[in-house]
Amino acid sequence: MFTNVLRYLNSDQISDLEQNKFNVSFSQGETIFKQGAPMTHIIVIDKGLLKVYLESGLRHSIILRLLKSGEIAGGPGFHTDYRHHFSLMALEDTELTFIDINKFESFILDNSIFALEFIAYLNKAHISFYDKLKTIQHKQMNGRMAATLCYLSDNIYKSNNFETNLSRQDIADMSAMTKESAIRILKNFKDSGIIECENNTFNILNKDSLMDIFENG
Amino acid sequence: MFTNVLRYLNSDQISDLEQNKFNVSFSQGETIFKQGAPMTHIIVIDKGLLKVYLESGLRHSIILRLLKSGEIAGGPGFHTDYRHHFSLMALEDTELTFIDINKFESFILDNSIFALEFIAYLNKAHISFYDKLKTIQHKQMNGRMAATLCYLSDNIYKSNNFETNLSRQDIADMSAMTKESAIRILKNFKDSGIIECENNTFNILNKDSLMDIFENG
DNA sequence: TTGTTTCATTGACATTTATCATACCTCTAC
DNA sequence: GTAGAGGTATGATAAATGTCAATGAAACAA
Repeated sequence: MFTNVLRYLNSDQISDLEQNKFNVSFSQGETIFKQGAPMTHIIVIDKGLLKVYLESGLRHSIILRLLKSGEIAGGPGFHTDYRHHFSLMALEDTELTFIDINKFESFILDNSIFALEFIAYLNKAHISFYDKLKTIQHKQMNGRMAATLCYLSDNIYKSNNFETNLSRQDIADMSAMTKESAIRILKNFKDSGIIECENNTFNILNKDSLMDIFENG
Repeated sequence: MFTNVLRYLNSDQISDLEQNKFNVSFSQGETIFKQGAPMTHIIVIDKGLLKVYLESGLRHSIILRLLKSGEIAGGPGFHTDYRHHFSLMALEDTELTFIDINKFESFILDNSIFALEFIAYLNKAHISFYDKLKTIQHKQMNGRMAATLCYLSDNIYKSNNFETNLSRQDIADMSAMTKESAIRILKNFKDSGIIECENNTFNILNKDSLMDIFENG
């Protein structure tokens, strides 16, 4: 039934969850929660695509990752300060399941297999963040943009040809640069024949070359 | 007895741990484990100071944090790929307790309070990590160096006047810049009367000013 | 002693990246 | 239609930061 860590819940817990969860729809562009707000629920993505991003000051935000159907939006506020440490916004029309955080906590206390697997889920996210940190700090703009395009094609859209609701600003925020720089680099990739991009449609023509740019510069 | 998350173990588990743990000493500069190596133990720092750092390619490394007495070095390889995702090196002569990873996993499976508190421990690390990402991406060099000096004085040495084994390269790796830039900025801070620094001795003369540079500069 | 190594320092310079200004679309509202 | 808003695109310029080279200082071995 569940494709995520919730599949480790036992049958009692699943029926408990069925009775207590509730579902909410969001339209493209709507904010699910804001960084700093109290954390009252764990969220499961049933349908759609969302961006997880850090806000700091008046400047740009940092897009940490995208969440798609089947994934969970918890957050490090769980059992610490019970606040959200990132903001969550729908990139497409989205359907979500909200699980009360006390309920979620009781699942962990009553089911140690689930607890262990939830730890593994957190650790996997942590591994990705280490990779992101390495990319941001050690790669230049071309490499960072290549990383973003590979992430989108490999992890999100699972195709070399995809249409996206991400704006140029979003793509810049994923790649740790300004939108002007992002636009320039996309144009370079286009002129080099590595990608085609027209408005919101991207087509990766030469994935090997893109991978090479990601690896080596 | 324990000042960290291990205090949530029950008495049976603590006596089990006492019989199965083992202690190892490391000298300054010695590596405890390397990124990529198999993860066989969880490590508790009994005494000393260590640096947790990411290695990527031939270039600089990234120092994620320092670990001091009472803290735990787990890592996101736990219950995922059982590999280390960062390297760990002693900055001072250090005494460590090694806990077998299977034993640690059984503690989680047998004690859900411990599991929940371990999740909280991971989440707190995750929150710091978000802060680090924001600092690296949105602050310029002065701000990043101020952050490092505040971290050292507030979290590690708990004094405005401290002696450290960190090299200039280490301080640069904590601040996401080259060692030349780190040296230049330290000199600027020195010339501005914000700090004194002579070899390995640092004295923060104007903490308010340093905080201001961290916030706004 | 001398040579060697490692780290710290400094300056000149090059590169990377952001900022600013402007123009051009494509919507939508009126 | 037309004006405004928001996103996209492009060029000129400035700022931030890294690279390279050279020197000095301290530690240490032969």
